[in-house]
Amino acid sequence: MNAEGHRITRQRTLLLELIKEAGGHLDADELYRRAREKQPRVSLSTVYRALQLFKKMGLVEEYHFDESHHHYEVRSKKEHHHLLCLGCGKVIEFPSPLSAYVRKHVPEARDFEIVDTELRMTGYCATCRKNRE
Amino acid sequence: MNAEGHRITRQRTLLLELIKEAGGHLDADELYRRAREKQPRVSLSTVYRALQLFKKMGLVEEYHFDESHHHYEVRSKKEHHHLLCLGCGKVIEFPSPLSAYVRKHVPEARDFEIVDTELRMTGYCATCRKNRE
DNA sequence: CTCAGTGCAAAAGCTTTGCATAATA
DNA sequence: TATTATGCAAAGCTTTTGCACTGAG
Repeated sequence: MNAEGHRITRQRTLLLELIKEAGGHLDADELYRRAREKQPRVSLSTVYRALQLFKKMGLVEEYHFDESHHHYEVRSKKEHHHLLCLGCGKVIEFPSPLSAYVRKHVPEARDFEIVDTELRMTGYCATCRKNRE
Repeated sequence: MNAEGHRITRQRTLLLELIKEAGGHLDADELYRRAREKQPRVSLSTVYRALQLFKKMGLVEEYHFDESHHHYEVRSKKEHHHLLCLGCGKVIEFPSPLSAYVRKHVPEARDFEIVDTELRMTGYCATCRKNRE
């Protein structure tokens, strides 16, 4: 038993493993595709339900990078943010104590109890910049 | 003629006016509702098509605050970011030269040509914090 | 044995698209 | 008048839900 009566199932074990192994950023559909390579009968609903559960349990974090998909990654202890390349879609993570910086420098944030901080920068990575020239 | 053969229509004029007047953040549906108060026959498609056009023309900016809707606001000249209250849904904007800060302090960002920077912090505003006690 | 989890199919949101009609330039 | 834009309805995508069956504890 995981906690509040949550059961450990073949599907959940596999999904969490795949998310961890991917390291980077997965959307539900990609996770579904990878899961079916190992367990051909898993359903998309199970993937979505598992992701919601993991999110609620604090095991993964959800991001809204582009307009249509959510992306998920294993929750890490240290604060980090994202660079998103418009050319190749690559996501680069970088650590930065931004929430502390904002808390210190932004008066509007003083009265706020901050739960989550997410910085996303979009642009072109070195490789894509070269290719565009 | 607006630019590349884009026509100025009653609908587009109204929509842009409403977005500017709202000042804050609108989603397509809210904009649609407001537009219909003035022009009862506008359609949702027109709203979506106009928003895409405005975005392409650089008149408005699109944000992905929550999981399901996009939000739009007039593009402003100065860099600003958002605090999003989980209690009441209020969006607070604040100016901050974060992209400069990141460019200076984050080595991963050095090789990146940054097009856009968006910081979103979620939490609870002063009012909601009081109400929760 | 019991209740939570799964698979399947159907539904639900938000957004986009096809097409004939209306309106701008 | 020549196109672009609109309205309507239908389709598209991602995500959610209902339900009977399966399986973990």
